[in-house]
Amino acid sequence: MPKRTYVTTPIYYVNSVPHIGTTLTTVIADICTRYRALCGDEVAFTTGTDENGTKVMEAAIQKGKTPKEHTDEISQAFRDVFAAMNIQYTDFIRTTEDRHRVAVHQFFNILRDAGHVYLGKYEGWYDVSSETFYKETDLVDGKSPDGNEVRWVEEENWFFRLSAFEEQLLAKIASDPKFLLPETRKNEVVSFIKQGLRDMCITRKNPGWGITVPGDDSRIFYVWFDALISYLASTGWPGEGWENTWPADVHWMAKEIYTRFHATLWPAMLMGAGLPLPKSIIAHGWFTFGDAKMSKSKGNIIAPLELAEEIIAKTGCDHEVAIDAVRFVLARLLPAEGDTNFTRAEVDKHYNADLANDLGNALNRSLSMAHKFAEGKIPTGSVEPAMTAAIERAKADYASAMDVLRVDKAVDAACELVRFLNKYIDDRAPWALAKSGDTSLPDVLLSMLASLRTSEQLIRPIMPTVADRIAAQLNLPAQTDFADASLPAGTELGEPKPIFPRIDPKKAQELTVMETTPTTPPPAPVAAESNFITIEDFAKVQLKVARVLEAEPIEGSDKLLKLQVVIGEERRQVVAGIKANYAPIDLVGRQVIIVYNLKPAKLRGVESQGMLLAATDADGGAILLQPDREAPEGTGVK
RNA sequence: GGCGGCGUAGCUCAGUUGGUUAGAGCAAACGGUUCAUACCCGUUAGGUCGGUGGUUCAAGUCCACUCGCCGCUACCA
Repeated sequence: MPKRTYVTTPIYYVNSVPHIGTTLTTVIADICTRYRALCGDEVAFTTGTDENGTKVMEAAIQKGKTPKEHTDEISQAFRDVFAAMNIQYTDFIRTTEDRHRVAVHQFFNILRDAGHVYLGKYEGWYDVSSETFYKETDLVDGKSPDGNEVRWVEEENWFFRLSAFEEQLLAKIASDPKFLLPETRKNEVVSFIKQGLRDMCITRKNPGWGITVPGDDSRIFYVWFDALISYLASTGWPGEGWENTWPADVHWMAKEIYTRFHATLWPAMLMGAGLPLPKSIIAHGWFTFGDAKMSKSKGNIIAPLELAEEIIAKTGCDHEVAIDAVRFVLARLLPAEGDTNFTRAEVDKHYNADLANDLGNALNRSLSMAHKFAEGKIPTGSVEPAMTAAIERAKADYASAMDVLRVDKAVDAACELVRFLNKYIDDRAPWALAKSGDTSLPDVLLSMLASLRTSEQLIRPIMPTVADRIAAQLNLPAQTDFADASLPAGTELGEPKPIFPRIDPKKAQELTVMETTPTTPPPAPVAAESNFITIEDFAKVQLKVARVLEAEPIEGSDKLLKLQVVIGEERRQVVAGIKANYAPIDLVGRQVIIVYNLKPAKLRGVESQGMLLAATDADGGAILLQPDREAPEGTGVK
């Protein structure tokens, strides 16, 4: 049995439901898999959910559920979205499954027997919520860089000798240009490794939810250590038959989990275990929204299924087509190198231009002409050389793009052929040929149909349903591989029927208004109920009106200003991170709202005795709150 | 601070190893066409290719410096 082509997405962490980013990664991986299947490969495509770790347990408790109930629920939400997006994974692995635990244990045992792990003492600051250790110097104001609480821990833990693999990793990266993609990420990894790798602490004290270390229930594995092994566990390793699937051909992911984990830790783990390395590890960038990064806290997350609903509302297309359109836009806008701005306007633009005007219309007008000028049958004749050349070029461009995992470029190549077809039609003007009785008419019509048949092939991995619709309108069987693109003469063609109705500008307008107004808040947080505070809780916060007397920058700080404020009779010093948005001179004399009873803290060595209230703009900048009219300093605020 | 990248037409971006008039898509204007989902096709952009200075017969394309932005990574206050 030939080895299967094996594609993976990361297993997704179950702390929230899937958004456009997870959908992007998964759709892209799905497209790659479908492409390889059409090339004739046996394929395996694994996605799944990462369900271990303290955070998961805490989230479950907060919801009043068991971790099992909680993870079942969220994991199902991922499967639902993936099903809706027509993702054809062949395996969905959950890190709470037995097969995964077995693989993790076996992997650890191999590393231990080979001497690649050792028991050592860990001292440091530990951020429970991200399960990460920090050095003293990493801390910001006594908290983790992300602003989470940390606590000092001294634990005996297992360490993986990551430091021992520097040279092997660099050698592998240097010798195999397709191993780490894209190039810019590879460079980052190389410089990361060259700075020196530290051994990685791969266990934690057992908080009650995770995979325990073999023979030692007091510790569980660090989530990343176990999560990576899921790629292997999915193949059946260490049982029978895993060699049919492993090594993976492509690990797809977003950039934030690339350098430290997939491009460094994971290959080193495999080297340590004596297992083959994946062929390609590739990261894409992020979608940004306007100028802001898409994030839950900004409430600007676009949910893929909502996007499909919006397309339906704007166009009246049916559900499957809308899903395919979303897949198409995701692929077309794939942030291959950097980040890509992802807006509804961008989505609409590509829907109308590429799908409705170009592809949809080309199919429609071609079929219509075949009915008018060739009795609705595939004519007998031969494809004209110009069209043959265009088809061959499109196929070649498409294949070479897919081979280096540039799905966006492959989409370009497919669009290019459609544009050529439209131009060709105008050039050859079949309606004129029909009028004059020109004998080349059948060849021209056949060329048009051949082009569409190729388009059907090329878009199939991206828009499987649409490809089927095209085949149906041509009244030909859907293509099952890239070799088959036959056009049997005499075949009765189907009736032309628009697949992509154009976006109705009026409807789009109405929906766009929604976009600018504060959009729907992010999907109800998992623990919505328990996020409420009581009026008594709120009363604990004392807010007061203050006036700025002096303001000056703090030396060596990009963000901080030191302010002297007066609150009634009292004068206080407050440090505020508003330097980017406010010049000291503009602040003097201004009234502000401060949190009066906040515990003083030192920022950059400067004592801050309160906090200014400010909103955050799209760029993360500060927008100070100010009383609507002057109020005596010291006035309470509620 | 170190490493890397980016800055090209209104917008999104292409531009091979330096070589005739710097390209595509979208938007806009004008024209054409009628098979088609008011679609499609063609023409139109006078862009000092961030800035300055070099190398060269020749630079968007190499070098230096510089401004702005970003990524990774480190670290100081």
